[in-house]
Amino acid sequence: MALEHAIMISLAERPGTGYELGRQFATSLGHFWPATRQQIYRTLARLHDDGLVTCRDVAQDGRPDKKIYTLSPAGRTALHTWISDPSELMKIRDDLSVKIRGAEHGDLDDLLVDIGRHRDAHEERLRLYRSYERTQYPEVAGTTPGTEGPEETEGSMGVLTGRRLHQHLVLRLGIRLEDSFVDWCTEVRDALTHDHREGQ
Amino acid sequence: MALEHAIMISLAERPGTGYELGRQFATSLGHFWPATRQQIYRTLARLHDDGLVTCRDVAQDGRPDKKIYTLSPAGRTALHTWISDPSELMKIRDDLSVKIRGAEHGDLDDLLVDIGRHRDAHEERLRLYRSYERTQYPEVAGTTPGTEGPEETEGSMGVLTGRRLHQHLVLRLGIRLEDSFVDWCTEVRDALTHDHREGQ
DNA sequence: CTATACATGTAACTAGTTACATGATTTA
DNA sequence: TAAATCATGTAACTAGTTACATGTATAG
Repeated sequence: MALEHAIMISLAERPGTGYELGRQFATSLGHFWPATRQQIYRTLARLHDDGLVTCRDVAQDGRPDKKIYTLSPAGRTALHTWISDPSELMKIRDDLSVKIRGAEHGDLDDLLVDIGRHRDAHEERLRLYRSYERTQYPEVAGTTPGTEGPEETEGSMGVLTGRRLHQHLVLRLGIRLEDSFVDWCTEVRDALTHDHREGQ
Repeated sequence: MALEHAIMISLAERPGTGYELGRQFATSLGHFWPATRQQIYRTLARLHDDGLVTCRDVAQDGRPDKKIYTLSPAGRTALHTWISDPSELMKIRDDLSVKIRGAEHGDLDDLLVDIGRHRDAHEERLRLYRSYERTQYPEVAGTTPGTEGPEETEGSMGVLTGRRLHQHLVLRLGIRLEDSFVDWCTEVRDALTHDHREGQ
């Protein structure tokens, strides 16, 4: 299970509250492991019970009290072990493909609208990820292997190191997957509209 | 929720038992919406409670009795409605990217082994999907838009229609995503080994 | 004066996973 | 004789979602 480890990674780099983790998740790692605040609070409580994080209560004036969590030595060990252990393959769970598989049992025009919605949303995410790449990793601008051009360009090799390299590599997955999805939506839309016109 | 609808789609095309659905899921739709047999049995029971499927008990000699489920008219309506309604965006949930994000807190050599495992597994899936495409949709052989060559080739347009077109389009997503994932694993491996060598 | 940010939580629910039980038939 | 196929199910558990509750401070 990756949620607890995603939290541990975050806390390993800097202690923080559940609320802060929730905000971070919404932008960075949350794209690859979505989690609500409730899930984070609950998981933090469990990690605390298990002694993998320590917790310090901080009273604030005006604002509600907060709990600052820190990764414990046991947590560091657990994280290390988890990274060495084999992990599960990514599972695809996609409503839209189920729908398309069952297109004959529904309304094609409505389905095409939905496909358009998905395409737009994934295009926007792709734009977002590319903007992250441009602004947060300007030193790799233009050198990343993409869907166009020859396969073996330089990528982030040698330009980035350590944590920033790792963050960038994860972002690269997002870009690749969103790009594929957008292309697929286009393929589906074209094929279905074509089939629709022929079938009149 | 797509599992109940995936089941309904299957039953809309031919009645069957939970066991048969489980077998089908393992090969076709299950790649895009994994489900265990237990989940399928439970969901069938709920669909039956809700009147969306009907059930006929069939005694067999030698083999255990079985329950053949059929989609009811109410089920057909529900399926139609679901296809018209907007659906959720695909959520990525990937252990490996979390691990890579936290690479600095673990052992790089072990991580590289795991990345290799993932790469091999996704490569095998990709080969499987491509073999499905070749054998089950020979009429589109060589015309599908892929990751190489110009974007706008013919694809399955005009060659396939109806259910087979829909099945093929879903397979196309599988091919695109697995292909992206394999490329990404390669990018990650190269970047991390390069960084590793430099950092000695 | 309304909405958002800050900050944590309980409760109820749905979905997904894992383990176990039963028991005949066919295949290696 | 061991394993796989057929066929269904209970039970317990983990993970994820949604709704609600509380209450101040600040920005528009």
